[in-house]
Amino acid sequence: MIDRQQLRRDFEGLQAAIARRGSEVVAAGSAWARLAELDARQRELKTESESQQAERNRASKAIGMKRGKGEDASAEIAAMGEVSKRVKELDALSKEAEAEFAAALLEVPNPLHASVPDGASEEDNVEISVWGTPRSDEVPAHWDIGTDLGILDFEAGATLAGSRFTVIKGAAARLERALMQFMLDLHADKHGYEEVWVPAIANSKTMTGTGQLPKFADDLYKLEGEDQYLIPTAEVPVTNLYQDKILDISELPKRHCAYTPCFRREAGSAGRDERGIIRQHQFDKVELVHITTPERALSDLDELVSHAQAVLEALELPYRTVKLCSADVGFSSQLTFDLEVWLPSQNCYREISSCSSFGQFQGRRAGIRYREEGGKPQPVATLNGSGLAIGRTLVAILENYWQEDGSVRIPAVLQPYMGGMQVIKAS
RNA sequence: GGAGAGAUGGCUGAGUGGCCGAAAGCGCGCCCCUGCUAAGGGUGUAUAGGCUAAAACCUAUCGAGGGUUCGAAUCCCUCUCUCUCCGCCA
Repeated sequence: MIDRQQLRRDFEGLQAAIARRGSEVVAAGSAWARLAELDARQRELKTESESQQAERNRASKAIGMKRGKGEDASAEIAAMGEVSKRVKELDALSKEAEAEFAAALLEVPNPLHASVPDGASEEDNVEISVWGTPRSDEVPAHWDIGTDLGILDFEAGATLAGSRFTVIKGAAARLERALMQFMLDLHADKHGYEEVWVPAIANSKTMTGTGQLPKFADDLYKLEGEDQYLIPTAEVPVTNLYQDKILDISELPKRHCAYTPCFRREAGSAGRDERGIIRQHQFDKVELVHITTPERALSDLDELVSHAQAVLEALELPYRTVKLCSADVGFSSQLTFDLEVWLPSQNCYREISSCSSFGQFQGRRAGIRYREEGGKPQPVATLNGSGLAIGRTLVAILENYWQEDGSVRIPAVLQPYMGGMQVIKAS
């Protein structure tokens, strides 16, 4: 969420940064367009309400003192009835205005960082670097490789749950587990992250803290009759570990890695990636989360990206790094780099990690603050990135390590996690 | 699921209707004294908002939301969470 003081100080500047996402974001009637007026109205009502409350407090105190001395205060008490009534009315109005403003504020996206390139769609994302050499021979799609090897069972997934669910079997199931362990070990042991294990369910406050709510409720699975949702990413519970906390600056930066399952309704993506396991309602992911200071946000983002890249490099999977353009940066993010892995069957790079800096946007929403020596608390900066999405990593391995005889080699770094297995062959 | 207890500032913990934003202690900051190995004295120390050049000041916050009252940390209702016991359960 944006800074309320800044809203008053630099309305034009903020508007320009937000409008880069698309003119509809600041169009007439949008939350942004209503914000300044709601802010002014709220303060006006609040000021009026507060002056009445001050009046009431003064009079009450006087009554108390008279009573204390044993004097009669019935005249003052009678006069107070009217004031109290007004206080209640004004307070109700003020609270209503406050709620309206707060609701609008939550709908406004993060202003983009100046370095985000302009663009109209993901086509305009900018390639930053390329690593590895993509194989150029004909490779079957991972769903065929997996089916032939008997390690991916799409029918079983559909039977058990529905479309976009898959049963992973045998060596692939173990590979899923191996990837999880390998990634966590890498980040915890080599990159200095503290591993956490968190709930895969979060309440609405937590979902609001990182920006999934209120705008993107349609993308989430909600538990019936509960104020709870299945998490779409570990970002939600891990970042919110510190919600409403004031951290000492000496505790920053905090860096956590976490494995969680992720659940997404994929509303609006009907028809996209229907086949295979690239776009599932449930998938596994190892996530990296940084809680840091605003000054460090951008340099920390570079580090975070390098940590995600390290996974792909260790697995020897060709990939490229792109900087998302203004049209593609997510609601809560100010700046995002995607890592895209090479999928030979599709002859293109596909997203496997998304690393973002949120600036103080989430820190403000979630009430995560830090205090400098002698200073006032201020919102932390948050970052996160996939390190990596495990299902898609599995896809990348199946395709990039596929061999003419239909078997799939196991990347060297994973073999210890696979009980020494080197190749997945049809049984 | 049943029964009971509880939720107060960074922490511990007082406070059952009015000079209580809240005693005391701990911790921490600053100052002083002292100097012989760790102690004494003083003082300050919540968050948010409003108004300010800045203060002063004003308002709110004692788990959350409602209510009673001239006035609520304190009384009433609802909810959430924590703890203990019982039941059930991986």
